[in-house]
Amino acid sequence: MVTIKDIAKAAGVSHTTVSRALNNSSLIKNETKQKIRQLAKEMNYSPNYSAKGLVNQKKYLIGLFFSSLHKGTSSNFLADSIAGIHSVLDTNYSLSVESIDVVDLTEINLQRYDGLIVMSQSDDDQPFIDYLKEKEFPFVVVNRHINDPAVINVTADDAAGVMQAVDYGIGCGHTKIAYIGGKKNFRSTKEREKGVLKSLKKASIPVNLAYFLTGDYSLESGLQNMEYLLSLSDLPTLVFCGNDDIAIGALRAVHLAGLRVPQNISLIGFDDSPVVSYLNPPLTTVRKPLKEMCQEGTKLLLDLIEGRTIEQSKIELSTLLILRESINYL
Amino acid sequence: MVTIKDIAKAAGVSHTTVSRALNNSSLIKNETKQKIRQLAKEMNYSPNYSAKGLVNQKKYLIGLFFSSLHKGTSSNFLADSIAGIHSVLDTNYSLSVESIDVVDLTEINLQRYDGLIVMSQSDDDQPFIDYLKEKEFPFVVVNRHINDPAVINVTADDAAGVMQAVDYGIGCGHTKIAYIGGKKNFRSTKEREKGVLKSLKKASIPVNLAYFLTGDYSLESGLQNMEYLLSLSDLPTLVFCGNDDIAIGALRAVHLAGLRVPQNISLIGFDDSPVVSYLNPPLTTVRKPLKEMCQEGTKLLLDLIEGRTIEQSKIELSTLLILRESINYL
DNA sequence: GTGAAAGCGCTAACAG
DNA sequence: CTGTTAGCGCTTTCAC
Repeated sequence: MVTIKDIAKAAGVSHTTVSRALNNSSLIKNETKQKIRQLAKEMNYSPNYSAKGLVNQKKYLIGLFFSSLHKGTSSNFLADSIAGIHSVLDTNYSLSVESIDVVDLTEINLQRYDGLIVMSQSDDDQPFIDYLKEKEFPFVVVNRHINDPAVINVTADDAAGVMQAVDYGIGCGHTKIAYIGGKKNFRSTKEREKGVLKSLKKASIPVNLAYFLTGDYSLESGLQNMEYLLSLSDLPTLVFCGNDDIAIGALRAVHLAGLRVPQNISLIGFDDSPVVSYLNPPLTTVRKPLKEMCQEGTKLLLDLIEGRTIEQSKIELSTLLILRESINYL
Repeated sequence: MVTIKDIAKAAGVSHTTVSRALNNSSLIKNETKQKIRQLAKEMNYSPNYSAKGLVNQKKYLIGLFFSSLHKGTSSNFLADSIAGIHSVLDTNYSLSVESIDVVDLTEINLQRYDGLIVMSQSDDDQPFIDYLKEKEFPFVVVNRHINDPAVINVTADDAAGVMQAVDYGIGCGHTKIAYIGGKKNFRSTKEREKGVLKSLKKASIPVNLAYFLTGDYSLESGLQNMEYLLSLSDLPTLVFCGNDDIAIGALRAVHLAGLRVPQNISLIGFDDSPVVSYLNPPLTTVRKPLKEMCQEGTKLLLDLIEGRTIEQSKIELSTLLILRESINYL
């Protein structure tokens, strides 16, 4: 492997000069810099990050920690997050992907990372977040709302997005509106439920608690909860699903019951995963700007790591209602 | 940060002894080891991987390089791969996820990794693979078949899986069989097409070239190609789709045409992504053991990195036909 | 502007 | 069995 010493020898300067030239130090003559840079390129030099890291106290590694990577997370969530982060991460950093569900927090090698992006989907992640905070480790939390003002947090306005969607449904004449939520302890479940409730209240529609169900964001839970709803004597006409997977499961249940969407029952999803525009019928859903959220989160983390001042520690991005064909006009 | 020197001081030994104890050297008395390990735990020691890496010439970082991460890859492909790799990766290593589509190969910092897992989906990745080989960099290629015997390669027997599926279709009485492939230059496209062809030949069914289409593994390409097939005067009765996304798009096209699966036309997918068992109808598909493939690949890479002898450089895992409800019995 | 020397935390001869 | 010493590749005082 070619090191700065090799370059130094070739250039007839000291390795210190090479280091400075490569790091664009103002101490070095421009001419010298050019020569050394040129040489480094020719010799195919690439820095040893272990050595750099050892002296700079840096790891050049960012960790992306995911709630329950191995279960319950819709997979394009992951892909979108990674794509978003990479799009703003400078080349000095690598991105390491891990799952949060670790039994013993002290097992986690924080040492390996300069900072963490926590993609949080559940209150279960709170101990992890508390741990990071206690250790004063640089991190940002993306997706889930964290009340603590000290925690840098990028979220989407789920409740507003849901409200907008349900408002639209109500505008189409729906009043018997059901909600199939995600996991009980996922913050997003409550957020989205709140959105439905607010919308109902605004339109002075009485809430029917039998219509408010809790699933676990899985396809199967959508199927089962919808089967339950369909077993009711008084059917809802519109079902807001906590995420697209639930909606897909619900759609399946409707078909199994010999009914049709939206003719017999209307459906709204959440996330806008790629597949739902190809469903039969294409699903009306709320798009969450996950990629953008990760980009903002990464920028903030980089600011934090590199000691820049953070002007704004809470960012909330807007969702977007995507109208397709799963809502009936009554 | 607590270092081995701190532990040494606390234990009243030299830092060398601490290093050896922590690395379980046989040179150290068991009693001493115990004491030092205990102390390290109490003091919350965790090694500095930059320092370790600097002296050991290791990076403690494995790279997962993906074909076109930002386009065209079904997203649970990524999630399954990461889960598979983590399940066998020992805790000393982090996993960094990157995309292969880099313009200039020399831009890639191979230096940062001990080895690479290349999740290859396209012949376009070949230059990258050639580059790694030329650099004698440790890597394994997962998913795509590489003829070079020197390249460690874990694949699935796509052609056999497809054959099994098409054989089943033929057994149900189908003879007018179409194929919608993936991207033209993706090896898997050819592999799967070969499977269809072989199956047809075995049953002495003449091939109708008008039925052999090429898409790009996207939902949209499934929709469009199926629309084309449906415009034919002589419709196929069974369509084998190169992956599940194509099948989902095709299913949409069938519905749009006012037809039904499987009553009017039968469909087979490939991948067994989570969503397809909740489609209407649930999709018959070929499951590719992606997670297992990644596990095997990771094990081999670790063997390579740690200098163990590789007894078998080519591993091919079997696919599994998942029968659901998208094939009609004629 | 540039170089010599020290040191980051760790491992590996070498000595005892 | 344990300690002393040197050195991995790099950055950073401190001199010149």
